[in-house]
Amino acid sequence: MKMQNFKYEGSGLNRFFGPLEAKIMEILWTTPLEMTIKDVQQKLDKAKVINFNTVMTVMNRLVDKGILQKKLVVRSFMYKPVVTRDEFMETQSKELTFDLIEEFGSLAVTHMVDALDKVDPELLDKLEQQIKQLKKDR
Amino acid sequence: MKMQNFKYEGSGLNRFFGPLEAKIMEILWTTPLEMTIKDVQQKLDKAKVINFNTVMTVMNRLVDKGILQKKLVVRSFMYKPVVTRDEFMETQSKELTFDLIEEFGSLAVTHMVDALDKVDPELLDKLEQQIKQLKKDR
DNA sequence: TCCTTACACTACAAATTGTAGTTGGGGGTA
DNA sequence: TACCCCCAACTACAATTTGTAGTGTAAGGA
Repeated sequence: MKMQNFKYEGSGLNRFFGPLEAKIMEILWTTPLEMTIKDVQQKLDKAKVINFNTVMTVMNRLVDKGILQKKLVVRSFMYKPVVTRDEFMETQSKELTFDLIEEFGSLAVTHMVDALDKVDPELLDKLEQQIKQLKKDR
Repeated sequence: MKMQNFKYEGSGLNRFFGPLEAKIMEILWTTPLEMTIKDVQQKLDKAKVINFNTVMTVMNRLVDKGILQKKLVVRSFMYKPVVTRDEFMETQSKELTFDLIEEFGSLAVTHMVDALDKVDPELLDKLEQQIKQLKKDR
């Protein structure tokens, strides 16, 4: 269930998935229960109904990619994400952070402080604490 | 000349470009002069010669994307990157760092220290300095 | 005038993603 | 029992991206 890309465009799940895939994952991750294709289909934009087969195809591709799992229950399949949304975000942020540092090293560090300051200055303190913590632990 | 994706796979320019594109950019960026298609073609793997038209198509697509510029000189076009490799890396690292922080916030911060420690511990000091610097400036 | 050279145009394949039609099996209902 | 409906599987097609390469064409030199 290795992601391929981190997209520059979009936000949230759209960074990792296609638009329809993202909507589907959003639904699966904000519903505590396993869901059938029909369940998901009905939760998608009521304005523009999406064909049942379309939803099925996309969901089964997500299964193929190891992102969803399906289980036969009585007459229909129940789908649910293999990992929780938190686990997913955790994995992605870890992966990307490492890749970023590996790829850009000091260049990334240079922008890091700037980015933190602009997006959420409190994170600067958090980062500072973590550095101190690490140094103490050694 | 907006990049689309940052790929999890590969390294260096392969994170941003297809394999042939990456090789071509590598050549263009490590040669101080403007080059013709033929120049580039001859610098690509001598083992497996790549068709002139193939190189031309890919290079012209890079022009369309705003990554290369071409200029008619006498009878043939000269190609060169629109920005230097350093500028490119600078832009990408900035963009990605911001996106990472925007998207993951404190989650990214948590992994940051870990990543720096594993990849290049000296960057930890650098980061610490930069935080101090910023705080002083305000 | 003819040929070489280099560019333009066109096309195709594989992969990804969105879209949807057709088929078929299995179970419930008349 | 006969039939129908639901849902899953299979198939297909379009657009996009990237790699690949053939054909057409124009311009300059021999």
